[in-house]
Amino acid sequence: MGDETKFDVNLTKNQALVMNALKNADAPLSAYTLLDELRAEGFRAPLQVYRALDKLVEFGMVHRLESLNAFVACSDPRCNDHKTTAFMICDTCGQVNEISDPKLTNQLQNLAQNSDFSVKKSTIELSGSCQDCADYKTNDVTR
Amino acid sequence: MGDETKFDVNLTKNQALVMNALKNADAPLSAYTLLDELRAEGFRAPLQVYRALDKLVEFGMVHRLESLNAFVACSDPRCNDHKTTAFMICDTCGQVNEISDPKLTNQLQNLAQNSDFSVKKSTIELSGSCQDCADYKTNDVTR
DNA sequence: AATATTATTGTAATGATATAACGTTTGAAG
DNA sequence: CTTCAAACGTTATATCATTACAATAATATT
Repeated sequence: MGDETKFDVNLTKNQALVMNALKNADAPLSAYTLLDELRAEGFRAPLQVYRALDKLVEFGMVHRLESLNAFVACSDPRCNDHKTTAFMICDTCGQVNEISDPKLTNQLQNLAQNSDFSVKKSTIELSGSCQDCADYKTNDVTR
Repeated sequence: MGDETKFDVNLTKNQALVMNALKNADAPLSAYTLLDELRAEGFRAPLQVYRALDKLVEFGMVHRLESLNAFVACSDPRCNDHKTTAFMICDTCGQVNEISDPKLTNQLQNLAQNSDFSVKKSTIELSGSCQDCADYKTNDVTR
């Protein structure tokens, strides 16, 4: 079984089902996509998904991407240590790269202080193209 | 009339109505709030608002705040010059402070390059408390 | 073990945000 | 004036999220 249960220990059945669906996905999933995927396991209503997601986000195991209205499993085991997380979202393939950078955190903190603003939560989402998708387009593959 | 018409020149009637509503607001407005406010001017359907908003965003005169599903008039006349715009959104009073910082732009650009990612659009939204609202809470006003 | 307490779940209904599809009107270019 | 593209009006529908309430399961207290 390996590390499969490492994070699941304190999760309820519904939370674990949602968490596994997100871990197995290779792009962010919407709540309703999760619902459809989990109907086979007995899910019947959106709220079952939203409640599980609320908890998983609270636990720091899942991130909500505001610009997509979708959710993605946290890829950084020490995510909670970081103040600011940036996401690079490829418009083409949907893959998300999660980055925590102390310099970025500091810079944002400075900007906020200069504006007499106290930050509680930050949303940093860059959309564009990953290298693979850029290469694919450049090569002009037509088949 | 002053500078009132400076931006309105090329706008259609609906675009101008939406633009003025946003300029007169002291916080971001949702599309449906705009619709309700503009019923007096003849608006009947969400699409009238969304179409105007699409154009205004395209023109760089309005920003969409992803974390609020709401829209705000651009406060920086040279907004289009800037690659990255950060928004500080006060949870309490709703006011938004728009900031463009070259250092932040550079930092994000560097992060992206290190990840072989090409940025097309950035979403940077900090939520928290502005100074006024923090002061108000600290003074513990109870009346 | 029995009871109280709290968290989680199931379900239905509804609210909030956004777009598709279609036909009509308007306004600028030839 | 005709042509063409952009903007508009309207209806319907898709998508995202929460409220409200009852039932159940898990945990703690006696």
